Amino acid sequence: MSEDDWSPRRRPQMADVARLAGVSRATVSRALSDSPAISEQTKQSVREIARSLNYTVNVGAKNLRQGTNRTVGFVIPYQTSVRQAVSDPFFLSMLGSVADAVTDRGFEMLVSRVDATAIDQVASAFESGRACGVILIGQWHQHGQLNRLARRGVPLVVWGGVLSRQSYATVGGDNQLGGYLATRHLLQRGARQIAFLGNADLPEVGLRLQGYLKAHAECGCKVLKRLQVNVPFAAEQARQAIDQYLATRPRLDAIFASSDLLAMIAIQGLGAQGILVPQDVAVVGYDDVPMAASFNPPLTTITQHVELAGEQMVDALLEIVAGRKPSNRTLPTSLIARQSA
Amino acid sequence: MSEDDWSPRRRPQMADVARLAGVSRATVSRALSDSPAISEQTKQSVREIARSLNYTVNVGAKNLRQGTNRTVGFVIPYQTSVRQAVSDPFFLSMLGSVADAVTDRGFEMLVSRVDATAIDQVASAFESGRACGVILIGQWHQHGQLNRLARRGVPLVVWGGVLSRQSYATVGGDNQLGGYLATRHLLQRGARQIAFLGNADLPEVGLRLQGYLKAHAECGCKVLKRLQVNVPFAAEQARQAIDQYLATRPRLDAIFASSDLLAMIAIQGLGAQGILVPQDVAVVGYDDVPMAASFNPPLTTITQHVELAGEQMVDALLEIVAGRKPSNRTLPTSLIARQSA
DNA sequence: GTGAAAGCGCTAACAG
DNA sequence: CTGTTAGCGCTTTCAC
Repeated sequence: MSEDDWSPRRRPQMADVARLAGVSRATVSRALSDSPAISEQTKQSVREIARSLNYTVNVGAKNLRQGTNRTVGFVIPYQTSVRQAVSDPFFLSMLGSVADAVTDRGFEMLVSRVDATAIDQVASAFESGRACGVILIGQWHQHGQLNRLARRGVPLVVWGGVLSRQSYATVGGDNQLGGYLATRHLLQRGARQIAFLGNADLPEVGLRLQGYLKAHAECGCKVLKRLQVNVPFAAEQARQAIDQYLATRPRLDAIFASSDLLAMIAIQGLGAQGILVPQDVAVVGYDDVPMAASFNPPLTTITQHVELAGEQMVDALLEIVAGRKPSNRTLPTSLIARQSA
Repeated sequence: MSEDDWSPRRRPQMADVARLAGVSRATVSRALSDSPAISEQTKQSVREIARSLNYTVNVGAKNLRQGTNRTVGFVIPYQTSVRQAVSDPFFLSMLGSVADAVTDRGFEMLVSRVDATAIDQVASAFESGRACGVILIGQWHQHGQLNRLARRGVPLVVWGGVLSRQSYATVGGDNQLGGYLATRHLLQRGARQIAFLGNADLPEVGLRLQGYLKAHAECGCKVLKRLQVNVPFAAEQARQAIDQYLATRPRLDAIFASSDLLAMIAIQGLGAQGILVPQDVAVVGYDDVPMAASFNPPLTTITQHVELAGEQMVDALLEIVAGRKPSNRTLPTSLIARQSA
């Protein structure tokens, strides 16, 4: 074969297989979908010819004909301002988990990036018929808009906290419990000045903060306003916000960060000031990202059961697609004690 | 609207818009694709009605009719043995980068997970007409198979090292240069016993090892076989292999890890033995993943220019799809000195 | 400027 | 058991 052979070889189609097999297209179709109405012999020969041509049924045409759609949309938010590659590792392990679950169920996954401010675009994968529904990671302050989409008939599953009056399905950990466990762990270790890092406007983070407050209340410990630090999720901005906060040399003996990414950034910032973790300041993260165990020191954190998450989200979505009512699912949440606290 | 309103509202189609607008489907089609043959007035009214119905052209049907396909396949490898969520953050930032590039060019991205041993499946997204071509991250020892796919007519772009006699396009950094820069940096700092961590059977890693050797040769330093450690890419296995190696308390004053993930695992392992980085052992990683800067200590590493990578891979793919010959592209490669070395 | 009609690649009645 | 036929939702000649 010549090295320059880049002829636009037409892809084979069912008619080609039919011709070579000496049968009709209908027979090929049936043979390839293993219909019981076809003789073993015919099936064999059709399959063989299909193989030899590297023929695979055109999924687009099939979907069109059947009116079905075995593709799940997965939306990655971005902020126009930051236009940077997705950086939160938790987010990306979710993507992997959903990809697995989708594959297991014989579906495909269409990934699209959507400007967080143009949230209507989330629906476009569905409305243009490319996906049978959409999975979204994180609520981005947009509860109202998401509700509107769902009401409009877009099958929608969101990873995040359960809010009241939702028309879409939510899958998520028990964020309040997670916040509570993390904080209690720190309190039990004797910490009394525990900083909370995160953006409490996000439903998930807000719930974690509630857990933080609850744990304090339970042990009768005072909560200090100055220790609640508003930190965005995105890596670069987070680093700025945290460095800025630490530069004020706040008095604290522990940190509860609302994501592992934030915890890691904080630990690094503390290290730069010569403050040791966990000796001087104990730190608990959230998510248990793959790298948490490899961090230095290994991160004490709250697990999110990523594997399970993908399955639950996909199942929730397929349920909606099948016409059932969106149902929320809560995943188990627990603390993993490593060395950072 | 009732809370239980989950009627399977039929998605609107062009005929609905046409009826409401009092025109034919052909006119709607032309109006929505902004054909010059349609009067402004008609366009306005058609667009308005489409909006009000949340109507979007069915992309599947459109593709079928036009014989086009604006979807790029992106393949995530996995090993049946490990069936774990993707964990290398570098890999995942590549996904984000490709997603961006694809979106910018008006394409979509279909993500699928494929068993690394069933590499033929890589082609399926293309052969079933769902994608116009496929992007693959990493060569997985499968050079021959990839070549066969490309020869078979599958537009294929692979992130990795350039090998001789390729029928597919490769995009990648200059791995040998990267290995050279990393090693030279360590040698210049006075290190003489530099361990190399990675699986040199992979083309990319092999090239980095060559750079490592070249740097040694250049300064007339001896290369010690015992310092070349075979470590797999996947997080869990890597951790085992590295811990096992460090348990032998090897004499070394520096480590060149062939990925940041490996570097982080190694630093953590060293820390567990009370060995300080960079004081006792200097460490250089590879990739410059988002977290490298937040690690403790911040990682000295080789950049991979992820943003650029996505664009180059997509462009290379679209070139092939357009019928041109696959062309390889090499990205700039440089060392980022932080604190780990 | 707009409509009628054909057909993209496939599947599912309906016949035989 | 297999073939014929119609049509999924759309675009595009070709007419008017």
